[in-house]
Amino acid sequence: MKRNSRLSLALHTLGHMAAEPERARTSADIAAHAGTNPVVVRRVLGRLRQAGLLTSEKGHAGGWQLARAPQEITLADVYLALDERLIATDSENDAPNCSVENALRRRVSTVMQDIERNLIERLAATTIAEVHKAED
Amino acid sequence: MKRNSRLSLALHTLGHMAAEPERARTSADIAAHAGTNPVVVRRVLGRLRQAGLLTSEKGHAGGWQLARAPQEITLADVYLALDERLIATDSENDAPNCSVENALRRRVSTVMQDIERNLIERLAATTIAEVHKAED
DNA sequence: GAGCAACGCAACATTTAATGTTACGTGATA
DNA sequence: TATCACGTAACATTAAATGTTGCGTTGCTC
Repeated sequence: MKRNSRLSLALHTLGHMAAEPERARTSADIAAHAGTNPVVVRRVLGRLRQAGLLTSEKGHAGGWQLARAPQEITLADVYLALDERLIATDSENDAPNCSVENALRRRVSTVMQDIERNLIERLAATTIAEVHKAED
Repeated sequence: MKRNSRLSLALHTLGHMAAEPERARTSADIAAHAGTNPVVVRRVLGRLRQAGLLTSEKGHAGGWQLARAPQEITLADVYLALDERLIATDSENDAPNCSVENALRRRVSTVMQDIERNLIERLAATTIAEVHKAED
């Protein structure tokens, strides 16, 4: 599997689930489809469960299912659930004694926060129900 | 030095250069100030030289200097020179046979391209001449 | 309740990209 | 000509993500 693929894996899986919401899927099935490992799938989907997007059941007929209607899960929900950010929050040296460094951080982080907000707004405009449809 | 710090290193260095454009700085000086290694500095600044933002001179009084006035170098110039992008261009499997995957790529990459364009516009609004000033 | 299927999770291994380091060549200048 | 600084290649180190193994827990089915 390729790098930083948690978002890809999550969206891909939810996209398929949106097509057949009633069907429960095991992490082994999902892993086989995505070309990865069941434990990795549980790790990623576990975050979506914590965020209330998925449910998981143990036992014989267990597996993963959407926790609500696919029309009510947006790409932004998934993005936020995985807690990925465009930039690191940069909390190492809160007050570097270099004025250039300070000025740069202020300006750049302002821009990045705006951009991230913009990204989330854009992602919120698409639900996973729209993703499994072939038409654009 | 911390990770993915090429942009930080580049902006920081150019910010200082903007304050004293006439002064040439050696990679050793810059590395000491930034807490990293001279070779790393040359690697990063070498990209800025290729992009026409810096000049470097060998020999006794050699070192690095801005290739043009600091008012004419924007943060976007630096960002683009380093060839960093928000997302990988994802050119592995150009046509995956999974329709969900295809639909996702179309939508997500459209959004990301817009966001990236937006980011570059925002960065282009600030020059490195504005960064070394203490006032906001 | 025995057995099995599935998740939950911890511990460790592997991979990969970035960064750091060493070494040596080249050009410029005192 | 001795020295300083960049240019670059080769290799080492680090850190984050991903992959793997093992085992416990839960719930179903027989």
